[in-house]
Amino acid sequence: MSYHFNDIEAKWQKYWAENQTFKASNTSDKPKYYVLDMFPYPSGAGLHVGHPLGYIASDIYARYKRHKGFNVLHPQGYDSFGLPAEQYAIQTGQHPAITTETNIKTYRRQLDQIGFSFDWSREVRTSNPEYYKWTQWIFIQLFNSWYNNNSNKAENISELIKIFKAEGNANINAVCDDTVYSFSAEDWNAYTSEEQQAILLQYRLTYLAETEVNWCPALGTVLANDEIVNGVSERGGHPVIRKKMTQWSMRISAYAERLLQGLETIDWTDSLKESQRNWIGKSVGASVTFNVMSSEMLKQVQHDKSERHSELDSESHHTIEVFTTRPDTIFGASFMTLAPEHELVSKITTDEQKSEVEAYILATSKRSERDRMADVKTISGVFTGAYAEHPFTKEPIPIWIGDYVLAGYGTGAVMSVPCGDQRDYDFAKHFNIPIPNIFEGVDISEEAFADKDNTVIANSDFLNGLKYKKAVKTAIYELEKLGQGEGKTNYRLRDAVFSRQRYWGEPFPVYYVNGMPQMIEAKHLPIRLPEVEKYLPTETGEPPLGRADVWAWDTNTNTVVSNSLCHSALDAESIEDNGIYPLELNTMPGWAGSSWYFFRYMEDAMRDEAFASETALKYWENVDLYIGGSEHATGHLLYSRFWVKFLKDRGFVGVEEPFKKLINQGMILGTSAFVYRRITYINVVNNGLIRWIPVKHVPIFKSFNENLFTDKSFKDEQAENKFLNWLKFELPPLHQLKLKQLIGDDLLVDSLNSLSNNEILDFLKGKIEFQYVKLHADVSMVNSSDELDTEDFKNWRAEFKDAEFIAEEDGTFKVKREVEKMSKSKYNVVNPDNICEQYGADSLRLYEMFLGPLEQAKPWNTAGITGVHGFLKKLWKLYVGENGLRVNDAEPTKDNLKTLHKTIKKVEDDIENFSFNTSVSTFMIAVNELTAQKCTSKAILEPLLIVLSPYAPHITEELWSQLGNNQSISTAMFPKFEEKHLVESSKNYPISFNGKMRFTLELPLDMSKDDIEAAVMAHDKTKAQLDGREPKKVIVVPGKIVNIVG
RNA sequence: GCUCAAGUGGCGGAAUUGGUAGACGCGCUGGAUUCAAAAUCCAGUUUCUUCGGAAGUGUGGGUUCGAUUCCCACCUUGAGUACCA
Repeated sequence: MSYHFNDIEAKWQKYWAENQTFKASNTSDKPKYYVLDMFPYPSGAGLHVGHPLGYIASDIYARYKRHKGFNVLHPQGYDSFGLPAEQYAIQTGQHPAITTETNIKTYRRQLDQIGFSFDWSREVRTSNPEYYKWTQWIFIQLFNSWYNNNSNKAENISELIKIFKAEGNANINAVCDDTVYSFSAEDWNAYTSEEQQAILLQYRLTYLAETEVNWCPALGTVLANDEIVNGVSERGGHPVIRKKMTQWSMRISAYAERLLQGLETIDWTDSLKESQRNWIGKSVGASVTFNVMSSEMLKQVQHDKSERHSELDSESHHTIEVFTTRPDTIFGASFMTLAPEHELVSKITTDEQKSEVEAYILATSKRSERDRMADVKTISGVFTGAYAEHPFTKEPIPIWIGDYVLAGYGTGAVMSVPCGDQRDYDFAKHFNIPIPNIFEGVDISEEAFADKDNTVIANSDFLNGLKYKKAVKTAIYELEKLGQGEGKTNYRLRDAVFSRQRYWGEPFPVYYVNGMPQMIEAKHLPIRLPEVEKYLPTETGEPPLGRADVWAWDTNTNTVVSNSLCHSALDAESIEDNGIYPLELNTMPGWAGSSWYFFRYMEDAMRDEAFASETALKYWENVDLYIGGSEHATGHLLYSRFWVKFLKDRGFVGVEEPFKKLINQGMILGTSAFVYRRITYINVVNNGLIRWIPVKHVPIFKSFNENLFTDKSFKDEQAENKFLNWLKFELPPLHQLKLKQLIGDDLLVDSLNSLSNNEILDFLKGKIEFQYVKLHADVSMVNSSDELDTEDFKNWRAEFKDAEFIAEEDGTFKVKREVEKMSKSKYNVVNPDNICEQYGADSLRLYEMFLGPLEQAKPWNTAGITGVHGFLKKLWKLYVGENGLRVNDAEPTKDNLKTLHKTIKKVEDDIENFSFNTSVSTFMIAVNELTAQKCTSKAILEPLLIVLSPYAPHITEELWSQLGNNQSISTAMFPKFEEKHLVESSKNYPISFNGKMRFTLELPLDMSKDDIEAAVMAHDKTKAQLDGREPKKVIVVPGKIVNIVG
């Protein structure tokens, strides 16, 4: 009876599904534990071996926790809204829902064959109306909320309206738009409904605003900052431009401080917390207001400094607000710089400087964001001709514009302190602006001095002699006295744009009356995606939903009705308002559905009275362990935290953070195979130009070895002769048409035209050069010794059908191996289906864990799987012999018990520490030892199965049942570790000389220090090592080591 | 540039409080079995060596009886981030 893994695995997967073995209960005496994977986007390509890595780890942990007596929730689902299905729909007309359904089927089959212990009864799909109904509901709650800075939480907007009615907004301390102005209760009550709605939008946690967005013309949509990589779209690499659009935004900035503080309370890796901190980007400093000086003031300064007054001409009075983290260096400010886009630039620029400034603004606006970022070294800027007044010295300081100041950060203006900031320093040097030194005893002749800790301020009036912290405090105090500044904290975190011009996403539950957004009542949700003919934006540039015919809201019947009935579509002037209004055409972004799905899983019966019932939310609280990729560090993981904090504020959930512990699994890399193709060139000088002309002919590939040229071209007489012969015999007679096909260079062909065949060959002699270029070969065509199956390769692509191969001397054709990201385009993906078929799911699971530490990136090499597969066979043989089960009731030996208990201890520790790779080694050692001990004792072999079952659930379940158990092994309790089986009576002491181990010596553990020393000193090998020398010192650590110095 | 992580045999990696470096597996070498192959089993496998030993965890220094582990400087690689005032 051998190990038939295919049968065993199919049998138990069926059993688990039929018996709902892993269905979690929402009522239990056991403590709860919630293990979650980041749910996948079901892409058409299916899974490769890199995808299940995190799922295997979480599954091991979930199964382990069940053995440890926890009520475990381990669900799975699909993030099924997304761009690829939409792109596919645009190309083929296929409805994205159909593509998505097909892909999910494939995913499910692939996941099932790996034997995960998911509770599929709780599956969620973000694109299901029953699910996105609640995404829409959360959106409505955000719309109906504002952020009260006094209570430091989100509150119902109705409270705000009450206050407005009673006392206006004078006492409101809210997170809101910068543009709000103050009004009294009387004002408020006199406003029209539209005016009131417009004001409220400035306070709501989701709001409509004209925002500059990242518009991707190729994708026809707006992208979030984290969807852009190096200035191009993350998907497809298309260029992105800045564009103003009216968009829904999320006031995530209200939560900046809490998102930052909350990091202290959760168990995430430092690097992940660090990226969130960077993303939030808190900086503490001051906001300072500078007065722009009028020409009269300037004249006054020049005439008589002492009699100068700060009487400001109200007509031309402008102020510039800047943010600085170094208010202590304010006396070092020798100029100011505005971003070219700053609104004040046009107002303050003098006539003399106007043309120069305008030219500069035009030039920078033409440069893309990407160019600006790439080109950091070039210093550019223009003087506006205007001056600002220094708040303390009252001296005029010139105002410049420069593109090193970004419009999008802070106020888009800086006070430039060249002695303390390298960018200001470089700018000042470049334009010959003075660089006053305000640091005591610091040389600034070469570069700026930015160190805070060792700073003592000088040449700064009342700040002289003060250290950094004190100076900052004093400067802020003095600024406040002048009314020209205050302490301020700035965050990099921007409000998140929430609209997408796409079809395949959640529709907004929003319609518009007189241009103002209205929420549809929750009881009428979900608002389902309408049918459209095409999935592209409309000709007029509206989102795809603009193509829907039935996409208007009837407030009389509370249903979606035909657009043609819409009040605005009819002759609105002459017809009375009929209560039918246009619906929102944008859809929600990908992160909407994924920001709360972990709560939906908590619901056991998928009730519809709430996004999850109160009892379910109370029971499961939040995710205890979350495993997924680090690519979500600043997107999904930040937005989820934001939504959870919001839901907490409004009393819908009881937790402040969604994910208590988070682990990022590392990427599994592919081992790409490269073949080297020989390119033939004709190297001619024509009209004084050196021309490299690639010749088109049969592809030639060369086996890879160490001596292969790869970087530059080379001459090879033999190969050249071969090529010329080929030219002579394969293609006679040479004439222009043939030459053109072959060479494709008109100039050269023309010059050869008048020559005979032999003359052409003579001409080409000595001008033929070669170069090797590498290209990917599919890894499935390569064996474990890096040999390419050349027949497969020829059949791979039509262009290689007649390819020639230059093999090694032994006839093999080798490829070069390189480790890269696993991807379809690199032809290095390994499909788990094949692995499961050939080695089984248990082997796959063990091998993925065995590869290395979970969080580390590591290359996949299928050849290595034989190791763990051999282990499973060996395990099988330990339990099952030729004539059936060999397990009996034999009394376990001391060695048996020692092996078992050392394994229990190690595996337990490993799982708790997520060190899954080392447990696999431990299992191998245990089986090797028990096999050597010829162990047949059930008392040992039965508990061993439980310890192994989280890793290899199928084989252990089978053997468990063969041992006569009729309950699933997943219900068994983890065996208890007993220290007594590991207690030793003696120790094999390493004997070191000057720290180097030279030999070992077996001594009883209860031996005293002195006796150990005596025993070691008396040993022959000690005498040999010392070679007659007298040791200076002997260190004896009982139970550990002996070290002899001298 | 900044932040973080990491550097150990031919390869993946182990060494969990500073205490026997290279566990476990792959690959490779030799052997057994076989008509042969696969599979399986046994032995060996860091380097050098005068076969006694000696050196050795990116480089250089330090702390220590003792350092892959702690400290300092540097080099390399990977990831993230970027004119953030």
